[in-house]
Amino acid sequence: MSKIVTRFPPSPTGHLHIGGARTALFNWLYARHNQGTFILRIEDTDTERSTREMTDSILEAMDWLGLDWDEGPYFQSRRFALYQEQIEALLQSGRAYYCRCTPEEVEAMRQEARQKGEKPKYNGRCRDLDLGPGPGRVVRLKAPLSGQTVFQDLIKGANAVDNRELDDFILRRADNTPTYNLAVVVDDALMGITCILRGDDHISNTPKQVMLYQALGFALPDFGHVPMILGPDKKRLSKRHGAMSVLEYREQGYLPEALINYLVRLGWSHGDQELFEPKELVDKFSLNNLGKSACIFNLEKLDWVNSQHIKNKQPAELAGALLSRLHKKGLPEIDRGYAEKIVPLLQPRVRTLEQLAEQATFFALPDQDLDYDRELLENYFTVEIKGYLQELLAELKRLDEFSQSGLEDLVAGFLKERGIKFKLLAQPIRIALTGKKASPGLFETMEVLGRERVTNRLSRVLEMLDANRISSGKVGDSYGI
RNA sequence: GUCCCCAUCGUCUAGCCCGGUCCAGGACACCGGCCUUUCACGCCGGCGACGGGGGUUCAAAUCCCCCUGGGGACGCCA
Repeated sequence: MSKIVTRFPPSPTGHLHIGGARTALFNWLYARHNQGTFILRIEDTDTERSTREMTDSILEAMDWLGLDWDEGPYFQSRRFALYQEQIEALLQSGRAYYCRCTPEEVEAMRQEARQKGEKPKYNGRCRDLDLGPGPGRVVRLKAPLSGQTVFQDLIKGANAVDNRELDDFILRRADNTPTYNLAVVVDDALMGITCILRGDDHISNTPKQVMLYQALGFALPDFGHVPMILGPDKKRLSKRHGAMSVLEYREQGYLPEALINYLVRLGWSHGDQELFEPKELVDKFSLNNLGKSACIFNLEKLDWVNSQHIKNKQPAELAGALLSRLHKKGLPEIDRGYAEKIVPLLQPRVRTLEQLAEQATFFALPDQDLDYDRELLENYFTVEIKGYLQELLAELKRLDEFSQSGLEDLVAGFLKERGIKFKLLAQPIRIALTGKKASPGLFETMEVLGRERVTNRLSRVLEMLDANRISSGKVGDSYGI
């Protein structure tokens, strides 16, 4: 088998979105799995809408996803000479011709066809006029008028279109720039692309491209049209459906491997397996397991996949992300070692890195900045509990080994001596230490916080309660900052 | 409108190619329960689908046809 060459050809008219990322992923996987070559090509023939900014954004997204390319990025805008050459060749051989019809005239033809119940198309008025170049003139392909154009689709199987359905489409615009269909075919052929995997919204212009391959005398590559990703309303994925750009997912705290995992499972499967690491995908990927039907993007499932990948990470791998997100939230710096101890407590509890940062906030906040909700204090701290906490505080200060097991032992003894249940004290302690009703396990939280924070927070709450006489039913105006 | 593509739980899917092992399996979500110091995680259980109609066959989710439904394309965008 000859070497497989795939490509991903985004147009820099927008960010890399979910659908594009999946297409890129399939091409990348197919190339990697077969030890082939993966090429990145920027399709910027639409000089009006293409921007440098979007190119950079796309490259950044590819990079973040880990979809590395072997060649490129090539820019079509720098390859115009190549396209002109091929167009000239087509003109020479009589397979293309100049057309002087205006856009308005063509539009009228389309209207007419539509009214006759036919497919809207150019009617070939200039086809046999043998026109030469001139201002405002475009170049059209002299497409076959009868017969069928057929191709074998790697995913959907045989595909045939009656040539009467197609028209003499434009190869070169009036401003002399090549159109998409011409440029892709020339590039794919010249770059030696052996397999084109793309969204199935392209399936209906594949016959046009096949005609071009034939007119140009190039060998046909394999085509594979992957089903589209739809929004929850079954419409084409768009901004209405929330985040579109891959970079927005990064922003929201998704791991690149999780996004990849989720995306690949949209249309592809490997038995009942749900979770994959990128390396594993390269190994297991095959076109045979690709589905044919469109699928709907489901954020809940992505969240779950992300949570699973978060759980499987080494804490050290997540610490950096935690640090930078905390920093972005304007929280004071904490050291890396501390962050690495916080992470494992939160790993099973978060679905995104953003949630990781949110839930880590109480760890990072200086003791005196921890805010307490007035109602929590009112509801959870009775005089009795306050008393116990005073006593516990004293013991905590004296504890030799301030570790999870040391703490557990200490508290167990404390409870036993007084004949009370842990349930009585757990929530009050939790609230005092974290300011919240939900947190990781108390003993592990205490160990990570360390003696100083634990005792500070406890005494601060006790003082606040005293100052405001909350436990006796009288309350002050504010607690904490 | 015309052409093309597609069709298993709400969603992602296994099974379909090579008909019987499928009164259809897994996952997300949802609902119960267990675990438990809270919240999660985890574990156990539940709900839930072969779009409809015709064939072919002893037998169809699996093969064929029609219908319906959904999507896409019909650009001097890509």
